[in-house]
Amino acid sequence: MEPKKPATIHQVARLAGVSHTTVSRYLADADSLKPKTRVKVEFAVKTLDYRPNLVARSMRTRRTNRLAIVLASGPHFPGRLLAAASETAHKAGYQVEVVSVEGGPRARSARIEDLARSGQVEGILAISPTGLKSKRLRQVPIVESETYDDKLRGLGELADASEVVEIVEYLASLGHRSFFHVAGDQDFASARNRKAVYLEAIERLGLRSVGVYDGDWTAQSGFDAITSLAGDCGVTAVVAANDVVAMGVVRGALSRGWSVPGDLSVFGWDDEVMGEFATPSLSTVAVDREAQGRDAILRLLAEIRGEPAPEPAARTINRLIFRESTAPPPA
Amino acid sequence: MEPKKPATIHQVARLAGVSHTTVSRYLADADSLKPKTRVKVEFAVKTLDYRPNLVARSMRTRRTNRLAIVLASGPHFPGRLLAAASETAHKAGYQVEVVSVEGGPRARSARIEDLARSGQVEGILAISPTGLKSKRLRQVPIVESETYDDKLRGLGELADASEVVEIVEYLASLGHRSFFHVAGDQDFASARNRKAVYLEAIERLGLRSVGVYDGDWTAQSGFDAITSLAGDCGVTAVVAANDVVAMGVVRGALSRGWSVPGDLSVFGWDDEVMGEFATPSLSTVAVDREAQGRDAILRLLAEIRGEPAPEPAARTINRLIFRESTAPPPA
DNA sequence: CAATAAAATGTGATCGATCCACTTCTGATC
DNA sequence: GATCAGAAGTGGATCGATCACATTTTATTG
Repeated sequence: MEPKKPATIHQVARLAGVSHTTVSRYLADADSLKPKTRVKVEFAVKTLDYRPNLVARSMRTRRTNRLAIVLASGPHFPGRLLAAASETAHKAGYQVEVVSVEGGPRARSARIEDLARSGQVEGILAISPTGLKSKRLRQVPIVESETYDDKLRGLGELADASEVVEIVEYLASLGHRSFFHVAGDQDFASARNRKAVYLEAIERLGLRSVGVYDGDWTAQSGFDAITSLAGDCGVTAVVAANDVVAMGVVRGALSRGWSVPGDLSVFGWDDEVMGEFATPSLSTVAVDREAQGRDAILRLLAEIRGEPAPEPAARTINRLIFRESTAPPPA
Repeated sequence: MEPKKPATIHQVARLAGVSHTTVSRYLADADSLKPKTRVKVEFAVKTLDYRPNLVARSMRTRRTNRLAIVLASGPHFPGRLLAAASETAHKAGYQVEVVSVEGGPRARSARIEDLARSGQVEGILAISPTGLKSKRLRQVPIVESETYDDKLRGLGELADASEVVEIVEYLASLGHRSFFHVAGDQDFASARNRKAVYLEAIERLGLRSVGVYDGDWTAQSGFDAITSLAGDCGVTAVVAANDVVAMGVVRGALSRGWSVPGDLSVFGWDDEVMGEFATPSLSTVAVDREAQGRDAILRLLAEIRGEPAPEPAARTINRLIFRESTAPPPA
């Protein structure tokens, strides 16, 4: 085992019998070299196991090749999205710094601002509300994964909640007339949108909403929501903010003696594995988190390069999945 | 909006009327300055909103202040652990690069090796099996979160599975005699350990195991495991690798007409929220993932500094939680 | 108050790459 | 063989910090 220091560009140049500039050129664009020189340099690079010192490079070029992904610590950790985002970034030659931020919106936007100022990252992807108005701070572009997609598609703010309409329509087609919505944390655009679309759909279809419960994405909030309802409110269908909440709703319903889906239908969101195997299995919306992560990063990279926003490669299709937790209302 | 370039140490020095070295000293240890100079420098730093260029610093000091956390893409994303780890690292002045690796053990260890050689990170935390023998590569310490804890405590390899004994004992105390284990992916030490401890406990307590199913941490594997059993095998208690698997086991049992816990008791692991609200709610093992993440990083930092391994601050206590999915066996 | 040690500050080299402005070499073309 | 373009070399500046060492200022002491 040899602790020997990594080779520098000069050592490579010496071994190859060329100047360090040529090696630098080789690094930038190997094809610009004469074949004979290229072979020499290649050989030297291999022999010395040379790897350019990225720190030195960054110093000179003022490019760090690093992105930051900011996420809020909270009940749902966006693992799939994060993994896909990080992989996409790596493929594009970027490294990914993950920053998990505790605390409220204030702390979050302060941390993001700090990150932008640090000069350490070329772009920031926020998987959580940022509380920032501008999408660029000190030259550093910021993409908020939650909201960009809709604006991009030109579908307006509410696009990502459009499935709520399908859910309500589906439930109505089963015969449901009295609905209830357990919303997610209203700091999140997605939660606000779903709530708005829910109300709008109910209104438009001439249905009845017994109310909206402002939850926080937790199962407990789902449980509390359903158990707080009056016994005679007549609700037969619940649109939950996500599967975890839906699970709480189901449990709460059972605890008051309501069967699911016999007395109450429950619709979730996210297609979580445990929801699929739960009893009753949850009707839900399958979301392509990987595509979201990929697209968010691609969008950020475009932003960095000053290119126009790319069309999402795989247009995210949120598919409704119908399972045991939804059925016609009781007669 | 001014795109103006960030201030350098020289500009600060000039404004403060001192040399750049003095400013550098101020950065390193403000107290080593004469109060009067310190005030001058302080003022200049504030006025120019100066932030040291970390790239330049790294270049000179040859320290990057960066750690890498490697995780395998797979069915369970270690979100809580990752968040806690990343936060702990930040508090210690380190930045965290998250690398999510696709592919098998081979690809994984290759990627880790690459990372170590890159000189970009000072240490690596692997939240997944590495397939590496040495715990140090090219001077870069590597901590495998999965296994270090046990060795550290001097409790042997199997410590993290010790709760399996408690589970089996508890189930036995309820009257169970015929057990079944659905194991996790055997690439993981934790899965191997739980399996080994399960077998050992069954043996020692004079109980009967109708078999072990080598699963892969997924709900489907739990479902398959239980539905693949012979109808007359007589099993009454299942120890599942984790809650997701347990969920699959429960569902599979119901699908064959076995009630849980009436005919079959099922024990999970991880205390996932959805398991708490499922019907039946899952008996499980509450694991302090945050503490694991923290401890792993602290251990890595000690390794980097060449200090002895720290005693885990909050000794991880894995607490058994008894819920509806376990009960005495049928009479 | 001069001598001297200690503390504070300044000077210039250094890390390893890229970039720049030239000059020199090579080989194809007319 | 003169011309010319592209490839390669030369030598050094540059990025913005830290650090080893030299020098100045301050405090201490007889």
